[in-house]
Amino acid sequence: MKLPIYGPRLRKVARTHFGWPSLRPGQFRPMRAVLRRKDALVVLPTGAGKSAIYQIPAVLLPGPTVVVSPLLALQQDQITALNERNDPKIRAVRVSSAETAREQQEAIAELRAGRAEFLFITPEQLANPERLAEVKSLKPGLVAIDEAHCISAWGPDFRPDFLALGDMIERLGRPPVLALTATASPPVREDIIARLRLRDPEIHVSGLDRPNLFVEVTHCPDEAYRWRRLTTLLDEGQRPGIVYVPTRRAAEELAAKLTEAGYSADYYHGGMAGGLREQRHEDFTEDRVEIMVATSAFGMGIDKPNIRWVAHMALPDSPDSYFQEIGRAGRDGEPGRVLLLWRAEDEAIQRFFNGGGPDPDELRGLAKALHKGPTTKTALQKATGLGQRRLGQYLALLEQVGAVRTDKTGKLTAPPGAPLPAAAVKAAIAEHERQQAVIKSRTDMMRGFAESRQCRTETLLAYFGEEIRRMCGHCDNCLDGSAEAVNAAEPEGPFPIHSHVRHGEWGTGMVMGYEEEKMTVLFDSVGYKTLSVPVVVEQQLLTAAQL
DNA sequence: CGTTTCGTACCTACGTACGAAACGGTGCCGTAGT
Repeated sequence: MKLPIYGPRLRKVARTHFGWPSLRPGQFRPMRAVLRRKDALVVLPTGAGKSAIYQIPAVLLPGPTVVVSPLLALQQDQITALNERNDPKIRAVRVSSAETAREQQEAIAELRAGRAEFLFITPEQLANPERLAEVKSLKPGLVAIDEAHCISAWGPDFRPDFLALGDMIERLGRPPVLALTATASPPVREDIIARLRLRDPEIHVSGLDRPNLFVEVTHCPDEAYRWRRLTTLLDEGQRPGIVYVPTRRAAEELAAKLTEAGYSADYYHGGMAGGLREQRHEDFTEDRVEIMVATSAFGMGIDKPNIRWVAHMALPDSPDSYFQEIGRAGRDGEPGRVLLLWRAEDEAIQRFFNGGGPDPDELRGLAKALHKGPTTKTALQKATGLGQRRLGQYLALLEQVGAVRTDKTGKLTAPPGAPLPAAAVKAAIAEHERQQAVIKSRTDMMRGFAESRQCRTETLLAYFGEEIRRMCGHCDNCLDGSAEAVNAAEPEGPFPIHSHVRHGEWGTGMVMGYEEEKMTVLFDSVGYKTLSVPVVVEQQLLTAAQL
């Protein structure tokens, strides 16, 4: 069999249709996977040309490309960029709540006639069976899932339709799937693969170390100290930058305080009116505002190359979020600073956000209602009196334990062989507890990162399952020598990094790294755990495990 | 879970002390009402 040579064809498409003179190393291999119609998961920093990985092969593959993307604003930017080329081969259209019924029909017609290649859509749209049938009839040749970490981050309790994407893709006729994200730690990768039901995917991870970023962490005993450290950073005069705060109110108050102190600052959060959000975003990208104080809402879609620093005024919920947020600094390759100002109290709000457990009675009511035959979410909401959000969360849990399924018509029903309500409730609560354990382990790792005296990059990359050969030299601990001291004192661990181990209570896991007398293991059932190496050795807590 | 805010008790009728209660992120979508 003669293997096709893709390189020249890909480069030609890049040049003629997109006007890109060359391709970057991290882009080429995943593109090849897509052309061979293999599923792939690509973890590549924003700004490294992630979109090109689906856009270029899309031109070469038959059929339109469905791009599932979480935010309408993000979709709009990408559509604008594609349509600026004025090339029918790469024309993009969208179907969303922002289009009228007539515009939606026109978009579908363009795709059907081959006058457009890309359909941008949200999971919520695809959750509508009629919409899904319509998209299926277009015979898409590729499905790209942009910002795929949202499946893991938002699916379980915020936007449950993300969890059904695997199912939806199968109903679309199961074209090859390409999942793209800038950050995904090993458990998040596994979650993406499982939820999307990727088939033997190629996994491409690159560019996690960001040598131009100086990483610094400071413990703050009180708010006054935190403020002083922030203004010290600001007084160094680098512009522009982002300050992340945990709440909307903090965003507004800090922006006001900074303005009063004479800085050019404004705020951004999800509670603002749509138009104002757009305005603020633009003010920042066009350098009319130098300092943006924001909640995590200010994130995806910010592709500004010259952000010089990112400061955190609280511990983020996980290293995943932290990495994503600091990654916005220094995209142009010029030096950037990232500063985490943390207090132990910061963890409280994360615990609150992680929310309470499911109510067994409510769950049981829902499980019972599902046994009464196929129904819709709206009907279930009426029958059980549950809010939309809580209902979605419960359904996701019940789905996870096989107590509910979406049938061909898009209705929800207990599948044949589904557990009875009592058993389903028990299993769902257990599943929720497992998820909570993983979430908590991430918060613990974030705290561990903040407290660590080891090289920051080494610690972060270990979390993401990567090793660096030597200390990074661009973090506070490397600079003041504490990383070196820790490194020299570091004992050889009893199990190799990345090897599989088994724990009596927690089951199987993977060794992520060693730090001083402690080791970090990522367990399948409980997430990240830090263990004392002497105790592990003495009490034989771990054994080597085969996969 | 911790912080902030509010109300009440106390009784140097102003201000403090204390306890209860409220608040806290991320965004699709469709529909009601101007």
